[in-house]
Amino acid sequence: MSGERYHHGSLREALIEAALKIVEQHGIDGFSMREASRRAGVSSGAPYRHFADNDALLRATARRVSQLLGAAQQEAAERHDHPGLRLREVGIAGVRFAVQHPNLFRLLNDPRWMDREDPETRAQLQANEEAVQAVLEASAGLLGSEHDINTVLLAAQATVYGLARLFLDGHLAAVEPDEAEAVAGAVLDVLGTGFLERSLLNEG
Amino acid sequence: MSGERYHHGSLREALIEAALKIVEQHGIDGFSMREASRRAGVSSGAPYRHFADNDALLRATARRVSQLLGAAQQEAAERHDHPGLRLREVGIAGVRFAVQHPNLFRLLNDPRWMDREDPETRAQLQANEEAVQAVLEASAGLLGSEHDINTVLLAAQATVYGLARLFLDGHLAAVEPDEAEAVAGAVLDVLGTGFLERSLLNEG
DNA sequence: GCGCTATTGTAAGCAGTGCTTACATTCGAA
DNA sequence: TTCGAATGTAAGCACTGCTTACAATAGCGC
Repeated sequence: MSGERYHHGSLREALIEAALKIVEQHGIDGFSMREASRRAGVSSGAPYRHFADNDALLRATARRVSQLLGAAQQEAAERHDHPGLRLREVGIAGVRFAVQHPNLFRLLNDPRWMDREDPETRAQLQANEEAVQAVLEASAGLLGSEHDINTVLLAAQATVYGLARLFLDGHLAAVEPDEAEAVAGAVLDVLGTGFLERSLLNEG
Repeated sequence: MSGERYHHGSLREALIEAALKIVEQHGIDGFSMREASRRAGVSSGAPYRHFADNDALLRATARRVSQLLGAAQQEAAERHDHPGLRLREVGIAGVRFAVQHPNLFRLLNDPRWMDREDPETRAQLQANEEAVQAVLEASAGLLGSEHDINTVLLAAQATVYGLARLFLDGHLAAVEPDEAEAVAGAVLDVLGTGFLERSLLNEG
């Protein structure tokens, strides 16, 4: 390869790739524009032709991560036909991604870099949401009627997301990473049936 | 006041106070040792007599935040006698703290600065855990028997923590901050009774 | 009160960072 | 082929964390 040519050819893409690797390996704070430049074999001023600033590159990188997670969850959903199992599997896939790529997961879920105002990002998020909504409607027959459906969805989202973050934030030192998926399943089952004594529920 | 004297007198404490304010106002990334020095009215090298490095000061600050949250949750628990309501109130207090002090909450829950190896920190965390465990045992009569009690506790923890982080990470743009507590209550109620249709539960 | 020492502060300096500006090179369309 | 737009370089400013050499002070034994 003629690494000596003046124009890189696809610097923008190379920078995103570099950022992805730097963040995955050394965390978000380990990232620097100069290091990304170095890995792309380019001067420290060059990236600013493609990204307004440091944060712009990280935002583009976060969007890339969003695509990766979306694909993983899509694949997980397609492993089952039963709507209930689909929801469960999508949740578990989220936890799995978080445990396998903690730093990318952090990047993805930090509002600092996941710019929800950006139209492209919004479109992708909305597509994800609609997919979940569709599965939820398909499983309407399974749902109890005592709670608002949006509250139920939020509870499920909070539980999965909370479990993922509990792992990443070191709150679950006792649980091994490879147990994460099994734990996620068990926790989601609690959410399904509730934790209160059944006989108490039909009174008052 | 004689702000001109050579020795500050309580620089260590002043630095933690300064860090607390800086982080609360400008986020963790907005913090710098030099800025903390400036606020304490001291040269940029002085802090290193009290803290080995940047991270050491942030760790001390995180420990301070942990005390604040612990006190808030203690107070919340004491507002009720009924064990079930106590647990619910402690969870809601956590969400409230997260919404009111997002940056402090982030500091507190970032493993980078919340050093769980530190003996003092461990002691405090263990005390918290034991308090929760006691309340949980007091409410044993309320709990159903189909799930392991630790899994139930984890589910509750994940749900509350997940909800807090969903707020902080901008996933719940539709929900106003002052609705947070009500939402937290509703979500916890879902966890209590489960979201599945009741008639499905007693079959196979 | 006196003098000595450990403590706690200052000042200066190095390397790394984000970002800007002025300039150089190359690409591609007219 | 020419010439402007796109894309790169180099140098420099202000900021950061942290270290080192030095200065001032507080508090101790006497």
